[in-house]
Amino acid sequence: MRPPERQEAEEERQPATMSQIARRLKVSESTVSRALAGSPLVKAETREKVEALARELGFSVNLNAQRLKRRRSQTIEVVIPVEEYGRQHMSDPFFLDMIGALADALTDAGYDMLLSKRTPWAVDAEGRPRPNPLLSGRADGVIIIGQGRDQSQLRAFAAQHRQVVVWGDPEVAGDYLLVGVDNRAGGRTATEHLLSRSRRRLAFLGDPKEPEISQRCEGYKDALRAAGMPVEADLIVPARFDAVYALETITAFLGKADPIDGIVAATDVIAMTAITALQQAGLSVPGDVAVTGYDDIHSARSASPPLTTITQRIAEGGQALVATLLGAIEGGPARSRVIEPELIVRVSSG
Amino acid sequence: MRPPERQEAEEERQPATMSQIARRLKVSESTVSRALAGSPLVKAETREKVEALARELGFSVNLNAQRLKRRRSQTIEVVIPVEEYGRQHMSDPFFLDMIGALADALTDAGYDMLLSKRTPWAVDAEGRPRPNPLLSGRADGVIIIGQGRDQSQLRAFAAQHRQVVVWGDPEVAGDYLLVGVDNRAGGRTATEHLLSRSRRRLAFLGDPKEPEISQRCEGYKDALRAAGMPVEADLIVPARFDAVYALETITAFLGKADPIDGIVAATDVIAMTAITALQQAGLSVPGDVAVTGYDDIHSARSASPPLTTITQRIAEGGQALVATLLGAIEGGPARSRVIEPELIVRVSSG
DNA sequence: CTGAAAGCGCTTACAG
DNA sequence: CTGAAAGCGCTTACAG
Repeated sequence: MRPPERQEAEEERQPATMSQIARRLKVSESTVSRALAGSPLVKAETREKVEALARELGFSVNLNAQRLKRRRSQTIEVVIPVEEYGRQHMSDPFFLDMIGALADALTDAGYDMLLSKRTPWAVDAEGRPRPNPLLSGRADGVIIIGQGRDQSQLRAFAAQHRQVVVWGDPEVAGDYLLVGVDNRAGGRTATEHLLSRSRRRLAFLGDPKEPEISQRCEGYKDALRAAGMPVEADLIVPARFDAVYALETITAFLGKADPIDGIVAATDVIAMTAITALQQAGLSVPGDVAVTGYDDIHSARSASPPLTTITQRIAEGGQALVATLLGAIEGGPARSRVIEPELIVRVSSG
Repeated sequence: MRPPERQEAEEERQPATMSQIARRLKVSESTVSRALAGSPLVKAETREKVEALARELGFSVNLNAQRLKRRRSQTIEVVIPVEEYGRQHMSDPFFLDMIGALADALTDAGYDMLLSKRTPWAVDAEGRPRPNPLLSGRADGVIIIGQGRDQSQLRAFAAQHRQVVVWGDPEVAGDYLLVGVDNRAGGRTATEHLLSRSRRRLAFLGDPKEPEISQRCEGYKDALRAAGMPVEADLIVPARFDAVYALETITAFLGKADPIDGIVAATDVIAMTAITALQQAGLSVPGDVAVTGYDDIHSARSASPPLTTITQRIAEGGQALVATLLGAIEGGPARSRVIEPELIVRVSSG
């Protein structure tokens, strides 16, 4: 048998606790707790002694105890339900921009960010639901990116909990807090822009099964109708989010369809993929075909050619999601928020 | 004054607890706890009664209490220290691919994933350190993506804690667990590939201040020297990670330098940006200039032209990071792991 | 300004 | 197979 000292050294080192600090300083745990929390109740001299020893011992407050007692996790769960998105494998840079914006906003507000690819109502392999993030104290609120194809579960979940905010389309929304852009207006704006550049035969690339894409597609149809032009079903191509798959679809479409001179793409990634397909087919952008994207992801401006797009103001959207959610958590009158889409004209549209 | 019922309805609804279930079923809390944990100790009939009532009440176990008691958070903190990366604003899709891979691996292993842009040793606005994720029970382990320019703090932190794994370069690594590719070999492979395609004047694009990039650049030099060719300092261009900034740098370089016929880019994003700059300058890829990237991000294969690149096997890397970390947490003999880089030949290199 | 006490909601060794 | 008891590490109303 080894000597106990050796054994202890091999064990997990136990972190220091408030009670240890209290004992060594001959004060109560209450005082240590108050001192470390910066309570004005404790004498400056006492606080300094406590802080000094805490630093010396490398003390970190036990967050699980603190959260249990305070009934607050100071954590927000951000859900990117990729299963819902036609298995796009989360590859769209839109998500990265959104994650970055949310991380910044949450950090500034003093919250930790939990990232999940599963919805709170998802069941695990054995068909059991995961612990509800809100009821289990895992998170104080949930941000869900995207409404998904089937909204019934989202609606049911949001009906149970006030601390839920969704990024999605205002028109499609149910009775839950939502931040998002008017996708129909954005789709219409993009289409009108191409029409104003004298493009006459416009395809829409994007899968209308997704609610947000569907709205963008409605905007495309609105603009065509307003211009007195026909809406041709053949020109609506259900390209997937994922560039690798979209490329096949678009290439096939270009081979089959009568020549087009404009493309309204449902996302920037689809737009860039379409440009690749066009160039491979020997067509120039914007010479032969003008292209608009949607999202204004970070790389849109350094694309080749730089992409005309509808900005979703992702940074602003992330801030609004956090502000709305924190409002709901504080119990205040949290309000949904519609962000206006805006056309950013670059080179790809001529 | 309102009647108390109304008041209660306005209050936050308190989640059900094990003690409530126990009381209603006239069993002990211990039994409820065991039943819900699926302990073989409890009689099937009892377990079913408990499970039924738990379901009826919408019971979710209080994770803060559970974690406090078990001294396990079942959570891993993933750190993407963007401040370190020359302020690249986390815009490189490499991060999204890595985040996705880590999320999958952690979910499969039953862990939650906390995402942070701040290192564990970062201080807040007031200069106070955040609670240490490991000592505070916030996380059972930390995964840090990238070694950063200044490794001293990383080394100090890792020296204090076994439950830390870093994604980075094996050559540069200190005494900590690491998963990463041999960047020098990768840089050399890419360069040799262009030389084998009869390219003779090759530029390297990427900022060697970053340790991983520096190694890729060493590989570039190795290959040139091995081919008996000169290493020209002017052909090493410290392009930033961020495409928007990189574009300026690269365009300026193309305007100044003697003609080149090949580019070894330090990342896929830099490669795609270089292609944009080349095309804007009226040069064709790969006709006039052959280009290789690095990372094999998701969009490399649908780029225009599809990008020849060095794959980092990001999905495999994410799994290895998680496997290594969980090994360290279990206390087993966790081992660092080197992933072999591999050349993926597509169109951009001719 | 400080302390004693209660309690947040679990888990688990111990006893039966 | 079940229960009583202790305790994880905090916070905070209450009393002084």
